[in-house]
Amino acid sequence: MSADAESAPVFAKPVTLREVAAAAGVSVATASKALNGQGRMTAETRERIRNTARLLGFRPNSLAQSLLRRRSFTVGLLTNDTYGRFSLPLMAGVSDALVDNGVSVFLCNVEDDTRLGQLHVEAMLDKRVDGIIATGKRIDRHLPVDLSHLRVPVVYAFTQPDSGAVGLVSDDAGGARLAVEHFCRLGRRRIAHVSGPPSFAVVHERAEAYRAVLEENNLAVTEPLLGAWSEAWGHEAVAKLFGGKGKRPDAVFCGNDQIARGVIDALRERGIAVPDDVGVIGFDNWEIVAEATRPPLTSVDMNLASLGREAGLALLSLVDGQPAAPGIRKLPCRLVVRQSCGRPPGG
Amino acid sequence: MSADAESAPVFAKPVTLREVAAAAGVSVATASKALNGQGRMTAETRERIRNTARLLGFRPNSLAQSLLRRRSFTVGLLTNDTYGRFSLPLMAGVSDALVDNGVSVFLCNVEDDTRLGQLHVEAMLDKRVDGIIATGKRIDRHLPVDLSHLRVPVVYAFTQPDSGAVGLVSDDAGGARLAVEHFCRLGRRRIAHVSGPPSFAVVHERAEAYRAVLEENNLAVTEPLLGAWSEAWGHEAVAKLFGGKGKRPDAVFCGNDQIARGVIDALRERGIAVPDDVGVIGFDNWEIVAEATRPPLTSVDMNLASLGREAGLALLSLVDGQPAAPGIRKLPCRLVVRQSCGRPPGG
DNA sequence: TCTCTCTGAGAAAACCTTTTCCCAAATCGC
DNA sequence: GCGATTTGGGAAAAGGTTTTCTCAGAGAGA
Repeated sequence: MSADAESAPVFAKPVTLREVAAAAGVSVATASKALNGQGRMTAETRERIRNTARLLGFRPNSLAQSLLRRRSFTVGLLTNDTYGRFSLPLMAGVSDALVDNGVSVFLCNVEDDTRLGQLHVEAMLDKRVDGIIATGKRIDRHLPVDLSHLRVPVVYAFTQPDSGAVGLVSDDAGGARLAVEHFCRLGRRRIAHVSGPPSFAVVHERAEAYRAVLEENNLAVTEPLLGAWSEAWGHEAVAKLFGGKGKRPDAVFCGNDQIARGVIDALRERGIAVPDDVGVIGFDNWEIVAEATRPPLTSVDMNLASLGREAGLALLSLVDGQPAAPGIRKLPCRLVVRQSCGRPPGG
Repeated sequence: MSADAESAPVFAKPVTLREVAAAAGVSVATASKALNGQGRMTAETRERIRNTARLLGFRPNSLAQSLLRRRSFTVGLLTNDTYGRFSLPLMAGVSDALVDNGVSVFLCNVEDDTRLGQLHVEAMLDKRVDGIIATGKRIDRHLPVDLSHLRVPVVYAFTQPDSGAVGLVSDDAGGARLAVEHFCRLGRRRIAHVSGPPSFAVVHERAEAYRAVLEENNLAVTEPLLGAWSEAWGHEAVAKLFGGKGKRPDAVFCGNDQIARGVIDALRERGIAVPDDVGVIGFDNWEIVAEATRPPLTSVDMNLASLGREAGLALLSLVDGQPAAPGIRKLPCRLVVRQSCGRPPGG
């Protein structure tokens, strides 16, 4: 009786090079060389071996290859961004850059737990990852685990790098400039800035750029309103900006899309039209929020997928032994224009 | 001159068992047995070897172990949920269940691209993953790649399983019951249902449960309103439900949190109080939306982390050769009560 | 003293592939 | 016809670990 169709599935053993060699009537050495285009043999022999391999469905065992080459074609992505709001687009970029090189990615969420972080890092090292990409949910914080003296190269993307390491982050100041300059071009004159908590470095970076652009355009600078990264704070900020008797803003540049969403909702409740009376621009370009906002939200995109791609490539060249310039490299943002900022005066 | 501090970092070669053995003055066989608690030797010898290993910072090469054991302590997580809304919580559960067994997870996003899917699957198989967990963004669709005849076990979580496979999904009907029954207990009598597109199986499953609960409670059943998974549709649905002259609902059970958010915003614009006039419950418990809603949204949580944990454990036992019952297993949802549904009459 | 049984530890095979070195036969130059 | 080179292909080591055998010596029983 052969295997019963009802029984637990039995998983076929993979075919090895030895079997291919035997089937083709050659040695494993010759078989290996035939498949890798190495060594010397008649075209006929090579072709015969290749056909046999194809017929048998031979696929080389990566484990054996890795053991020999001291290279596993595997990297680890370490993150503490549980919701994946930043790390997932980044991961997509990393994966995109690496998959064509046959490199797979271990994703490890370490929360903010040092023990968990160490556990994951050791597991990755034991599995002989070629390198590690560290990422997080904010640029100005370290992961809860020290990666500075590992046996493998590390690239930091969207998180604080250890000294002397390679770091890739978004150019937040540049992103803020994009937004504020866009308002200026649209003819807005009283541009306010509502952002997140002052404990975030990017808050100050963006605020600085905001001030700079206003001064360059000879516009009045109002003090940025710092609060939380939430819709609720957006509401609150509108109360402060539009509740008094002073001159009201005709544009609000927000520190993230949730604040922007709150701002827009609050403006609507006050009967203030967006974008006709007041233009609004957000940050992060979190599509699910930006597109659900009424009107759809113009927002600064940090190009996280590109950031991930660059991180992947940087790690790859580090793995290949090419020294990369240490230090932080900033990658440009882009402005995604939707309908919340208004059109040019003549448009 | 030794290595310059300024030069590119040179990465230390890991120490091997052979080196430990040499340092301890024993053979590799003895060293291996000492570290694994196998074989027979004096306690003194064992302790000496262990100390040497600790001193040298020896960690066994997983690649070599995997090659020998035919077990890589690695699994692949395949998904087409780019934004990770469903797959990330699931991944967290999977990882949580596996990390303590020393198993790492390859995350592969295949989008809806068959070629990419095959690429990832082949890479995983070449790397000798012990098994694969397939997940997606909806329960009633297959991933763009066929996993039914692989050499490794596959568990399907939150995606359509191939026939004869092990599948884990949320109990959507049960989740819907939780919501509607909660409304009934609160004394709501005219409960409407606004959900997503009819092309989704879960839409019908939940609608069926909704109808059943109403009938069990002798309440009038109004036809569910099916549309899109968006806030905009929530707005629109409110116009239909509250625009006419008929009896108006005193509760709305929504197919997801975005619809619920749209419903609540639209109700506010009409001056209808939530939860006093109308209670609202959402689905998915997407915290970032549910908590930003005013008032915070009561929602059905699909317990995706538990689902992931179960999937991880199921895969592990399959890998260990224990036959798991094929077919779809449904895991219960839970209701997360916030403030949008109101309190019990006496509360 | 002789055999028998433990005890402690090492040799070697196995996992699978790649690569270096080597060898026999064939070809070439003269 | 003889040495030198090329050609086609194989043997073996390497990568790091685990496990099964094997074996020398020590102690025990007779």
